[in-house]
Amino acid sequence: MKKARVKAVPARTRGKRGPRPRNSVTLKMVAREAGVSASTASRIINRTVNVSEELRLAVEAAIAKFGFRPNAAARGLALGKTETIGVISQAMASPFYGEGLRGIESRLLRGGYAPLFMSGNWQEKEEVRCMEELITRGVDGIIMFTGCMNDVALKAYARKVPIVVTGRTLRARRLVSMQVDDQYGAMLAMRHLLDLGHRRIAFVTGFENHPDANERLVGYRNALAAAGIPYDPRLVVAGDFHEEGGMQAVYQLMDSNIGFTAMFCVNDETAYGAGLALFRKGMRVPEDISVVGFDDLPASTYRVPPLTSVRQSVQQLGECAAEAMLQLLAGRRPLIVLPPVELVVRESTGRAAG
Amino acid sequence: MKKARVKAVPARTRGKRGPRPRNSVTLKMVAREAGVSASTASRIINRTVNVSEELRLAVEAAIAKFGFRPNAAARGLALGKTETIGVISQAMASPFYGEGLRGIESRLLRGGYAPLFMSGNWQEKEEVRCMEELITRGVDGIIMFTGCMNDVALKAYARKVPIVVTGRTLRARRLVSMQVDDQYGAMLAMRHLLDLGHRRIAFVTGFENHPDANERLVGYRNALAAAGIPYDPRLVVAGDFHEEGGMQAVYQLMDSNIGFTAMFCVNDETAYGAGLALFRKGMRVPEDISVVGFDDLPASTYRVPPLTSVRQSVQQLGECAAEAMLQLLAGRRPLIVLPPVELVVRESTGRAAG
DNA sequence: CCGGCTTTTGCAACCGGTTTCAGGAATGCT
DNA sequence: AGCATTCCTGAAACCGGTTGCAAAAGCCGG
Repeated sequence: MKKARVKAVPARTRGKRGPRPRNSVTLKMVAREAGVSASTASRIINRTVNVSEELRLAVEAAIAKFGFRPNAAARGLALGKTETIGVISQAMASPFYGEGLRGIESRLLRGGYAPLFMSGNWQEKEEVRCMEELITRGVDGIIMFTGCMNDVALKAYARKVPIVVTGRTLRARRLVSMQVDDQYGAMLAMRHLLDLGHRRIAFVTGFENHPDANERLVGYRNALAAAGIPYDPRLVVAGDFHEEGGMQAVYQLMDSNIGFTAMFCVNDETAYGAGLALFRKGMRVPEDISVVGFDDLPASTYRVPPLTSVRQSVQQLGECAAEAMLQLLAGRRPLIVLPPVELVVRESTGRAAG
Repeated sequence: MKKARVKAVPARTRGKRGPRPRNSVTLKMVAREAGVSASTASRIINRTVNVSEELRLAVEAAIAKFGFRPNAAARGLALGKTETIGVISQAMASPFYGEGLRGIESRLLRGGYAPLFMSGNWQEKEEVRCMEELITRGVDGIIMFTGCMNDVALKAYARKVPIVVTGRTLRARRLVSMQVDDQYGAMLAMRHLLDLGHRRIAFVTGFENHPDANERLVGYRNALAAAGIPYDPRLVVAGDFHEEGGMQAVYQLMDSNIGFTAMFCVNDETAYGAGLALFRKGMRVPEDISVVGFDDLPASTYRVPPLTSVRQSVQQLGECAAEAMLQLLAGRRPLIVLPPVELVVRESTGRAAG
């Protein structure tokens, strides 16, 4: 019969495999060296069942001799998982994300997983591209370290792959969200300024409708209300979460001649820009104007003057996200407590002038 | 015969596959939907041979209908490559590396590859771990964005996988190295300070024996020599490439009462620290002391005052490294020209005081 | 010394693609 | 029309692991 013939003379058993420069050591080679079958070798490596001591030693010796490392692609294919977690953040280069990524990496590695980072650059379309790419690559889960993709789309993806997302609150199966307490942080900052006697406090916000910015704005307003100070919308100006936005905000505030003695910035980078603009305008920090940031980036310690800021350890946030992902993958419902936000008082704030 | 029986009733054709929640669309499903064989579908997807228009359309329709995306692990296994480049850097969180990683990512993605980042944290042992991990994962190449692993070990790895390394000069097969012109950059910085009339210029270096630091020191000495100023070793103090080192260096310089009117720092982060320490000591920048950095990190534009620095676009360096890797993989001997270093004069430098 | 029970081990199927090989259809040439 | 080419397509081998099943081996009491 046809089949029999084919079986008898396998078509390509001896044929050279064209453009495939395989140079690596395979499990079969190890097994042959140790005088066992590939299955046994595999079982020894993964400790799936008991194997006689004798064979175990033989296989281990062979592994050491060849420096064998199992091929991840083959393993992934057979197991249906890759021990890899996709991480989507917005911008690698930013100190904020860098910190978080570092936290994610360290926790993930300890858990035996490797992170695969991709940047969305604040564009929903790019985030979708990243998602697709990561899913294609068969990652076991995806951590979205804040993103602008809408909730519905994100939930849809959660049906294909476990997801941990920071910076928003959202409930779904196989999806964990975690958000720092922005309102409370903003209130801490404001209370500090109010305690120092400031009454005219500006707030430099971020992009329109960015959830973090909005939450912090709510905290700002609540703090004012609690102190019995009326809310003046002219003191709230838009920024872009970066230095440039902070600078423009200061220029705008000064040009419109609205008096203020302190500024609360939506994040540290904005505060850096504000600091420079104030310097250009000849204002001293904190003698003339006090400045408070949010995030407490490592660089803030070394600003001139060192910046007072609301600390949310971004690195810890990253670690928590990774931890949540590990628990999710282990089939547990993650129970994560975020590190509390706290105010770090440095030298950019002082008593209100006059 | 035994074999015949097994063939007739395949052992596990109907058995459920235990812990394998496969949910993805496979090539076979697409092929069946389109009424062709898997081989044909594969050929259409990869454009490996001509296929009749009719079938092509049918397959494309099926792909669209199911939202099929080929499984990367299977592809990697069959092809012997993963379209993934491992990237080893030292610290994700650092602004310097963040910039470079961003450059690498953007170039790699345009070339159809994805980066797999891992951090070595300045420890040779960790770098080795990263290397092994990346090789296990079957990356097609590795970019080492500066590292402390010794040349010999690196060359050895180059025999297993193509490597691009920055921050050192090294020749080997399947290995490309690229290094910015540190000496020249340092000379630019020094010439600027000398032109402003400075004669007592301190140099804050990095870790002992770090090649970048040494090269920049050479530039420093050459510039002094060219200006006919004797080299005073007391003006050279060690740092750590970070803010803390810059601060300590200033304290050390001031405490030892060596007069100086300008400082050249081995990198921007060091300069930031120096700036803060000078501020604490009541010295004004640039009125009392001029400060120059190296790298021109984005944050330097927004320091108070904005920092004069030697620009080496780290992002472009990253892009170049990625470009070199792509060429290496394409089988070409990469010919890469690094962007030139240049001095960016801002407000941290001024004429030498009295 | 033998049957029943518990390991230990190997065979071969399988993961989801790619690619070789060969068969069949279509086309070219004499 | 007849035979050699060329083109298109599908069957099956293969990449390098994991694993269900069953045969083989080891252990036991009777």
